[in-house]
Amino acid sequence: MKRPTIADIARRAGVSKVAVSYALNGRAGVSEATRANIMAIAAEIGWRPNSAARALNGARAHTVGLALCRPARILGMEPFFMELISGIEAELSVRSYALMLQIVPDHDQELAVYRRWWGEGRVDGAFVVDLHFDDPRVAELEALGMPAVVIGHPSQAGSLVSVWSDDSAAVRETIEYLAALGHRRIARVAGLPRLVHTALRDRAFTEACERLGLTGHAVVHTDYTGDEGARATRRLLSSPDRPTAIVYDNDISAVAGLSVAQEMRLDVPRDLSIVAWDDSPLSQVVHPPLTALSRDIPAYGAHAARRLLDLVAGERVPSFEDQAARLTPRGSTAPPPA
Amino acid sequence: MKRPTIADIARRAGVSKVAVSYALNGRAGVSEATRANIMAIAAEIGWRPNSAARALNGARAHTVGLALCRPARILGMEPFFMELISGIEAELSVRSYALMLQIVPDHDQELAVYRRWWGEGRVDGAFVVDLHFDDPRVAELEALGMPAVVIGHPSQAGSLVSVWSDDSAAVRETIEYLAALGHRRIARVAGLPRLVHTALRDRAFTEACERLGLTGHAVVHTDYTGDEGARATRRLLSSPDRPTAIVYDNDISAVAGLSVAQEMRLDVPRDLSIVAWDDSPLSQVVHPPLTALSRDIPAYGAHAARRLLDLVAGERVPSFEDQAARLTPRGSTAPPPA
DNA sequence: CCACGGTCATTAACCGGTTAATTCCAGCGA
DNA sequence: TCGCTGGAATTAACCGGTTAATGACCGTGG
Repeated sequence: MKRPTIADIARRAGVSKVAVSYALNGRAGVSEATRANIMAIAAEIGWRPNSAARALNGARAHTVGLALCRPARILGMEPFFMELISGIEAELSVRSYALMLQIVPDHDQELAVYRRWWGEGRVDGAFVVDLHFDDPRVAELEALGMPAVVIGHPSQAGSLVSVWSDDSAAVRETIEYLAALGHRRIARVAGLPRLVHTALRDRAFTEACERLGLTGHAVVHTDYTGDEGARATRRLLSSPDRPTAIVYDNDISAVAGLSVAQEMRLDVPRDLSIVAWDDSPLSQVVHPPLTALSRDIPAYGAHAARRLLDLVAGERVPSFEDQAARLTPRGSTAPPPA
Repeated sequence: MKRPTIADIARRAGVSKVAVSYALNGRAGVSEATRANIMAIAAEIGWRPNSAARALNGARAHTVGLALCRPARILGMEPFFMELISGIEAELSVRSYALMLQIVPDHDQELAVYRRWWGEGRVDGAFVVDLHFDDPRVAELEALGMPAVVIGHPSQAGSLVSVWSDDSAAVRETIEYLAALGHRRIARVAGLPRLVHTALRDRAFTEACERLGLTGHAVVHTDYTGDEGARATRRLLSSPDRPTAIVYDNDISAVAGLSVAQEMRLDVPRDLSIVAWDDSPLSQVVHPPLTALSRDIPAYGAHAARRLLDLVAGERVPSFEDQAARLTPRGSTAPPPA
């Protein structure tokens, strides 16, 4: 009941282990007749290469890692990561690479996991997500020498390769659209302030508002949950000069905001316009369907995976800028009330 | 820049490789002084055991696998899997196990992945989800001899260990609650009909309705997407004797159904009651918040992980019945219109 | 003083592959 | 007939650890 090894094949074929190794790897050094015979026996007894034995000879582990540092409850709600992972998978699977996944409580643990994976030879490289400012992970990973691809803005990625998209452009497009509709007071319900992409969006938002001469723009930070999105919305809508449009950093808080508006007897989009970041089935399913900033997240993940595999293969890989999110107008945006 | 090995440590400590191995594994055969010295050197040069070399000696891979066979777009919307995975992770991480994840297009590929992982010694065991009737995976996995835990009903799990919860009880509780409110015409918008749990819920639904003498119960199957959930709802609500309550198999279709009802100028819960399966932030965020069948999905995953690790450790493991989903009434259910 | 038992450490062999170096032998031309 | 070439196969060594078997050294009790 033991797994068959090349020694078993060698015995049955009446040749040496080495001949079997050459034959199975398509290398020169065996006659075609012997090769065919060996292949037939291998197939018959269901031989598989032992990946541990191969890895011992310096071969790649054929696995890359992803450590996610977010509470489980938030991960469950965010379609983003699941879509990202499925995109990564799609690219990995064509090259027969596997994905090692671990959810960690904090960045120290995350680094420990990367160090362990790399030190033990379990992965050939890894992804880094949710970059924040002065992120200690960047320097540590550079020191480790492990191939790594940052999924996020290159400005904080140090010498690591990054795959990113221009959020600022998407923010500008959104604000210009809302301004063109006639909105003057626009608010932004943002995500975690320490994340780089949140700060970049914040700045782009403020700059766009000021450039267009919009008064009273406000930014409220949340932790991406529906609860905090709802609270932020309630606060914004309770102020005397409440905004006529709110831009949310993810879909769950946008939906929560929509709910709050309706609970406060405001009609969307007549009294309040709503824009969600990251389109998802959820945005389209509520009533009215949400105007959203949509992007192809699985493709984003696939791009990152491709870069990482190239990096593992020893190629020089430049950072890659993916398409910016595109504004997809739906029923939740309209001119402000007169 | 190479990784340090025990040979390096042995050289620096002036002892043999074996002494180092014994020392680092806390085994007898070395003096405390030598052991301390070896440990210090190991820590200093940052030694990590090469997992491939250990695996070669019959040690465990310290990794378990999960192959998911669902389209990426559906996975992205379903909080279920992400929560399940985070629960699995929580249990794995305390025993320093990693999770190997792969998304596959069909069950043949899924089996191929399991066979490869097992044959190559990459995993010590695996989870099986989304069981369907006469599932070929069960027999194949039994034949493989790989430790496996089915996350789903034991009736179709063959000799494999299963972790499951009694969906029938939850269905009965729901129908009895709706009947007590006065509903006579209840419909069910179900998931994929070939999945075991869908069929079990279908049967429990039909039986409960008949036992309570409810007329005109209907079941419509969908693929869990919001689109199909909306279409099914539209169809149900357009029929002459339309239902006064609809029970959905997941939250995304329930939200879609809610949207359709509102678009058809029906008030929820006055004109129509809605119940969602699997509570999520989404259910609570819409307006009105949805009455839902909630369960602790991360705990469910953790239970499965614990069983799998016990199985890997060679213990005899019985199947485990987790808590059934509990009905959590919210604003989307009320007595039917008079 | 010798046999015995217990530490502490060593050598040898192994896990399942890969790779370099070597041997064997047939075929060929000079 | 000799020497050379090249294909086909072999042996030996190695990757980084583990385990079994063996040996050296110490103190102790008869």
